[in-house]
Amino acid sequence: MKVSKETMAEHREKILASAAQRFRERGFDGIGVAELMKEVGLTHGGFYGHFASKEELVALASERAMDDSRARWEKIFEDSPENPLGSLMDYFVSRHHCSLPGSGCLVAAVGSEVGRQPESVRNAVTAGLRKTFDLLGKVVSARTKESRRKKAITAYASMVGAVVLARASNDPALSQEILQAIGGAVATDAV
Amino acid sequence: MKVSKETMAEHREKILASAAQRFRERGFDGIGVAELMKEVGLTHGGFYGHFASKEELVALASERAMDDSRARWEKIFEDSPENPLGSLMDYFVSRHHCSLPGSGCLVAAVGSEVGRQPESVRNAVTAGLRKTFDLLGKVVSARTKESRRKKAITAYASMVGAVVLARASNDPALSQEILQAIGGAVATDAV
DNA sequence: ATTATCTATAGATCTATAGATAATGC
DNA sequence: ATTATCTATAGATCTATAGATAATGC
Repeated sequence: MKVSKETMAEHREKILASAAQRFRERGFDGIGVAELMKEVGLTHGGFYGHFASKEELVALASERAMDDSRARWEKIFEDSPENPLGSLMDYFVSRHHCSLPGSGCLVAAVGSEVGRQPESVRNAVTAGLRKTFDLLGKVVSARTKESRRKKAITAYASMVGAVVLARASNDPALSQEILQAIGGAVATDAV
Repeated sequence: MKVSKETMAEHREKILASAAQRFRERGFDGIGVAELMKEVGLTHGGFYGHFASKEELVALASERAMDDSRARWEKIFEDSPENPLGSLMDYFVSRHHCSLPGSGCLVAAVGSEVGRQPESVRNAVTAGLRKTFDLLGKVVSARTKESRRKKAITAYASMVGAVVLARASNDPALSQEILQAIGGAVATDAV
């Protein structure tokens, strides 16, 4: 039943990737260790050879999800250097993003649960927020460094709020109206 | 063990009020029927004489929480007719609100869980969102009805996003920076 | 020999129900 | 007589651990 070091590393990666997706889809308590391990073809007892606890997995999967999101943002910025923030908004504040929480922004997906998580999880998310603000601060347009940072934080908060509201609504027309309102606000530089 | 109709109605109100608070503090799955009933001095078996299921309680408690919040907003608007949106922002995007989720905005507290709830809960929250946008649309300043509605939605999304991010961060300085960024943005009419 | 995984289980939750109890309200 | 509440329990989760198994890697 033992596998090679290489295979074990692959197992660990699969658990992390599956967790990062499922936690965003269902919340941190929405999937258990047993079901996660079953998804990657292992039994739940083996989980504790990879991670000390579910809490550790939640922290590492949150970090992973936020790292992946930022990597995607950087590609969007590279692909449209003439309007990076607008292109990010188009991608972020969209029906497509709203319909696929498992591969989208962790904060939009489980943001309101984070404050109730253990410190290890909040540490990971707080570090991710910092990196997100730093990255966004490089692409927003404003005169001073301070105003760029303020604009980066405001833009991210608006985007996250818009996706949270659009996903909470079960009326597609209202959800669409919310997304378009925030999308329009950034187009006129009013965020 | 039976109580009067009046007392039973009081019990129902206490369960609802306690649920509306605890769900916002701990999430919809953060408190169970047994603990809720214990808090109001009853045993958990009696719960099902008041509500058909926990799902029904979640829907009714969500509606109650949003109704209470809007009532509070209306008082804020009445108290400062010269700058209603600014006064709401001062109240909403604050450390005080962030530290008391149990009596604050339901959407900021459990927003990212709503999309994963049963339709009855999403119906209640969607109706609450509509009423919130209608109320906010009356106090924001803009030329056309359409622009007022857009501004109402954008302002609410920004406020919710700011509180979600500030609560997710476990660094008080970063949380404060987030709140001030959104507060400053509305002061300059940039939200 | 070491160890990654599996099987089985402990102990703590959770929602919901059945039947008993005792106070209200006709 | 009706019924709001209580007691007890069913059945399904959940995290975590102990000990067995079998393949890796010295």
